[in-house]
Amino acid sequence: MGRSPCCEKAHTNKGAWTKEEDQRLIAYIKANGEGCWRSLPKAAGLLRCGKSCRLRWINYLRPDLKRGNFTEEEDEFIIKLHELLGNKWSLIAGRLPGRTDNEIKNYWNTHIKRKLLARGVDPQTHRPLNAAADHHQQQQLQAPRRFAAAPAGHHHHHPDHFAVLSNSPEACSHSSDDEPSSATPPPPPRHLGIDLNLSISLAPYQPQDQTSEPMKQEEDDEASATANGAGNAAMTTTATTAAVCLCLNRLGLHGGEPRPE
DNA sequence: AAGCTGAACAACCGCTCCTAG
DNA sequence: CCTAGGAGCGGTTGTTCAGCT
Repeated sequence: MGRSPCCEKAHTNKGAWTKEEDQRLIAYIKANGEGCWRSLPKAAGLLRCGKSCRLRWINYLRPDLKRGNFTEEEDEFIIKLHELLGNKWSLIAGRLPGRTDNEIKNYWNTHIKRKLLARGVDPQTHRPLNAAADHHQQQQLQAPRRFAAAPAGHHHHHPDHFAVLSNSPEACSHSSDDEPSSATPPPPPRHLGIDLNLSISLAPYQPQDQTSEPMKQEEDDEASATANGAGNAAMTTTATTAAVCLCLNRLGLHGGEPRPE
């Protein structure tokens, strides 16, 4: 549906933020809280789009941000989470206290992808490169372009779809043959249908009923869970997830700690 | 020393989801 | 129930910086 632009572009600044703008934004949020982003710029005396303010705050100005290099543990944790969740950067970020989705996304694209490739692992499927390549070819043959043509907004936000992605780690690693949940370069349009089927058939993989909705549940409360690692319980479904849980526990400790750097 | 290239990161854009009216 | 507005997400682009030739 048509909609009005989020801001009056003609009257908004773009590009890098100045210190003064940062100060204004920080001061305003400290005084008034995050509230309504759309009206915030005006209220704060900023010539910025609300979206831009939100992004700036969340990715850069928030006081609880960690910043600095990622630790080896975080690397591995991100890889695991990506295997489970795909390009759900916000969900991944939700499990890494002090990290933002944008930061993780960038880090993934610049470091981890390469790291995995060096290991001979396909960053998209988390499978050995050869296997991934084979599967890719098969996919190309079986499902040529139709998924690529999927609506740009395939956005895995869809609950059902998400449940599939997040619930069964295996669903990811298996169905991953048709490409996991990831979706960076080749449009994630991932073969939804195929994915669904596979994940369903893999259901047995989830040992306990709790697992039927593990991540999904997290999805809801993860935001709060992240900070304290509460999301752990929900993730203890498989060996893989168990490993993740351990990581999370450890990472949780980093939360308030100054990073070594 | 200068130019080039690639990596890293900040920010923007377009889309979907959620929800209030 | 429908519509519109706001928020959030993921992909992409633009800019800066460091290393190399």
